[in-house]
Amino acid sequence: MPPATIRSTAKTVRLSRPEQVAEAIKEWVMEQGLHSGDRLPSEPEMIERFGMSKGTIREATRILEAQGLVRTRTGPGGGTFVHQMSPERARALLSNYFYFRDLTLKDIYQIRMVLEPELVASLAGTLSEDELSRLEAVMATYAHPAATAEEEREQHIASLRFHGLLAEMSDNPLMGFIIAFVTQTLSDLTVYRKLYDPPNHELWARGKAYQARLVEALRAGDSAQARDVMSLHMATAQSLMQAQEAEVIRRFMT
Amino acid sequence: MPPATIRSTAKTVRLSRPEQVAEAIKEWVMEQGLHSGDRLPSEPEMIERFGMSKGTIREATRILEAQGLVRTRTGPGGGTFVHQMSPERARALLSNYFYFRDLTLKDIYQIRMVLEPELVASLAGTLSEDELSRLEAVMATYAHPAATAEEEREQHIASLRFHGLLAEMSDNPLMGFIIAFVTQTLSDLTVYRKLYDPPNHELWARGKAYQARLVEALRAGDSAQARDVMSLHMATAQSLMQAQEAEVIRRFMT
DNA sequence: CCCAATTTGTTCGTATGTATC
DNA sequence: AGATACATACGAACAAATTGG
Repeated sequence: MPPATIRSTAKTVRLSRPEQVAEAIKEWVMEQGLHSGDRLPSEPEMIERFGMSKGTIREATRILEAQGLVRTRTGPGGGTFVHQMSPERARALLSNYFYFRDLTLKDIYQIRMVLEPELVASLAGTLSEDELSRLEAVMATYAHPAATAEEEREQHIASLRFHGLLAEMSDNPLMGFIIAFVTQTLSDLTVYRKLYDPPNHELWARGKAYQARLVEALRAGDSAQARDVMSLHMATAQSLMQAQEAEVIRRFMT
Repeated sequence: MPPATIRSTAKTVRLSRPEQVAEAIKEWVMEQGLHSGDRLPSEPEMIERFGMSKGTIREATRILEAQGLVRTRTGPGGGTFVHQMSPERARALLSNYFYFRDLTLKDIYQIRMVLEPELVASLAGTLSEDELSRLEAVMATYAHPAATAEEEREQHIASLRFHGLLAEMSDNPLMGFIIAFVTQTLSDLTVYRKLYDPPNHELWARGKAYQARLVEALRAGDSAQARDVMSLHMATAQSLMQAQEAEVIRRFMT
């Protein structure tokens, strides 16, 4: 029997047996058109079907589980089940990719600058009063200036949470995911590089004002206004964040 | 010993032991600041360090491998190594997320419409003659109208490959990844739904013309022109693709 | 070309944990 | 509470791949 291979972009890669089995199971699931919650064959059945040992089957299951495709439960009625990946898990898997590629504020804001105005333009007039008040509830958490550095950090994260919330409200799953991911990445970067540290009163005040005007435009269903306000919000946030970054670097150097 | 838990957004999740071990290894790698290519402890060392059986350690390794974080090699000098995930792998992992969330042409083009013009605007004047001719080489593969449905499909994919190539040339890794992913998703969708089937001469002719003008603008370093051409390209592509979609649905219904 | 050393890869038997009825 | 059905975990042995002599 020739070694199983898969044609990738350039060279042939030899797959280990658990990987082969995981691939085979994945294809089988797609062929069967199984949906989230559907049960896969039990371990003994898999062992028989693939002619592999328990250990190998288990490793294959771990692979699928790590990719967020299945979940396992013990006990009677338990087994391995097709699973719909959560957005959180998808974001976590993708951040692994960017772990070694260090993103800059410029990279992040180049995306935000064009995507977020588009998002709110399509959101205007479609949000329920409940959704709008959830946005306002987040804004309320940074209604007053922070007293401590700790609080400063929390407010910074909360103001990004505002954008993550907007992203979740999109009826475009692609748009929603991308913006939520970018927002989270920015949040992680801010915390990691302590970009909240020299408290930036201007960033706080202007951001708050823009967000208030934005919610107003969303409630009024004024799409053009929402887009414009978000554009201004992003532009000022970018320049203030980059100034902040320069300040942190300056303080680090001296 | 209490079961190990992790606080997530809502409820506590019980982690299996291999998952715990995988998490522990991941954290250890980050703490040590290991880079791509660095070697992790061998299986026997892991067994001792975590006090777990070989099978459990191996399952943990499979989890990290499935997430694209490590690779393993057999033989002397072999072992488990920190690995920098390839863009292809990252895209594959992310497509799993969108497998159950069916994206529409509208969703995809809403993103392309704003991101791709921004991409080419920042690319104008930065590309080498070599890169420009690689773009032209792709364009050459669909210089003549397709004769068969097979060829039609190949040309459709190649014209999306043109955009994937542009994405790879971005010096913004986030922008590059997102556009490459969206492009590939559109390519998969086109093939899966056979959107190339009733040959669309207008889509082919106009797309080709726009791409030629685009390369010209990129070579001239005319950023504004590149942005405008891409905007027009995206707008016409969207409307023609959606007409195509309607046609395919119509033919399917009758 | 083969052989030996090293390291991961695979198997099988057994025992344990866990959830359902 | 006890039986059942399922995944989970362990340990020892063996197999395969890779490197260097």
